[in-house]
Amino acid sequence: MYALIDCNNFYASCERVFDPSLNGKPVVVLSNNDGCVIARSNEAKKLEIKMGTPAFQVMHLVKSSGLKMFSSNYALYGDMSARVMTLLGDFSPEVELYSIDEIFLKMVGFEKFVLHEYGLLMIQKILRATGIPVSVGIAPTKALAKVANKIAKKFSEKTGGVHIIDNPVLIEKGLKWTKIGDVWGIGRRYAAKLEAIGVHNALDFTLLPKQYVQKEMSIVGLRLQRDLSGLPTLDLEQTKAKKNMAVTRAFGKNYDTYGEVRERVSTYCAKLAEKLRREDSCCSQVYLFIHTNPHRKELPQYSNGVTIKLPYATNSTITIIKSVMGGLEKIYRDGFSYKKAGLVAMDLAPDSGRQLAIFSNEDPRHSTLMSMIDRLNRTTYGRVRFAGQDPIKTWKMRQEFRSNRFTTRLGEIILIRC
DNA sequence: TCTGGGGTCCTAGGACCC
DNA sequence: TCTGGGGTCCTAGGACCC
Repeated sequence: MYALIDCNNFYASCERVFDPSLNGKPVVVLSNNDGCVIARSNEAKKLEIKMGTPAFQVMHLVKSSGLKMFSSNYALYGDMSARVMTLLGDFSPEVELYSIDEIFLKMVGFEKFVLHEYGLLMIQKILRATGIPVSVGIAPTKALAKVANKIAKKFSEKTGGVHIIDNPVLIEKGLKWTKIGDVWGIGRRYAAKLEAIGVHNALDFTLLPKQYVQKEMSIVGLRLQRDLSGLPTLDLEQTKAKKNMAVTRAFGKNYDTYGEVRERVSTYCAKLAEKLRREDSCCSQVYLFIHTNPHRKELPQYSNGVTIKLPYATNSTITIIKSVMGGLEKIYRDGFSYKKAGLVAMDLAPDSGRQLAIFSNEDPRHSTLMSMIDRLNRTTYGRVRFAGQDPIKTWKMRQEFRSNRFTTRLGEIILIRC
């Protein structure tokens, strides 16, 4: 059996832990730059606020419906996630951290356990230790555990937050209940395609001929189909080394000049290099893209990208900025209002096992310099910058509604007044 | 005015090798 | 006149996830 434990409305729940007055009120958390809604409490869902709604479109609900709005606070969410996952890891020897708010547990050798009670115990323990509410789905396969988890959450009054699918009758019931678009692994495109041929729920999908699924959805669809039918196919996955690492951001405003875009891209380079160093990694290629705002249909649109080969595998900000600037010159066009740029580091390799080139290699002084810069920036970010970065602006995100970083900054710890 | 960020996997087709 | 067979690697594009 597999268990999937998922934190309910995770980001919104994190905000509530440190401000219980938010309980019972509609809460939303916004994306970077306070752009759009990326998390909602149940009350916010009831207000029909959809995932991805632009923040300015829900602003009026603050007054009219008591909506509470938060900028995203990843320092808080990341730390809370680590606490929850560590505790849940104690419930099984084999786990897979699936996302910031979900974890799979493999339940082998638990035959003597009453799984429903075991699930309730998880919920109690996590709630008491962290204040985060979670739901538990248990089933013979991962895809079915996902289904079970949705049911546990949807009917929480009845299930107490735990649902177990452990026989063919419950499998069929669960599959029938799951709309095709809600199936794990079926996105918008496939959902539309499947609806068009009369496949409306997960059960319909399991009954499709294998050849059809293989042809239209490749081996991925086939595996999913088996797993949903109750034949264990998808197993826990090992955490593997990352293949890509990205820094992509929309700008706070539109930029019309090369100088402004160049400044942003330099700053993103510095961010990316720093991220590489933090993970003891380096890269030998970087993909750079820039584009205008696709939502502003009345403005001329432009979008382009370029892959830049670095002279050698590196994580030096100096080398990366120098190479990426060459790429930017190639794709930048005058006459457009730019809204977003991004960098993706590719061909990642561990810093220690770096492949040396024959003719040219990194100036050995870079690595010493970089670790010193990182040290200086650790306490006050932006203390040391590169010449291409704006000395004042550097890295300022719009974050009007951010809560305190209660668990990771001593200066922002919660205050209790008597 | 204002619309996110960071990832993964699979497949087909082209270039190239012997 | 007649032009093979088997393989690898890389990339772009399409799908998906949270």
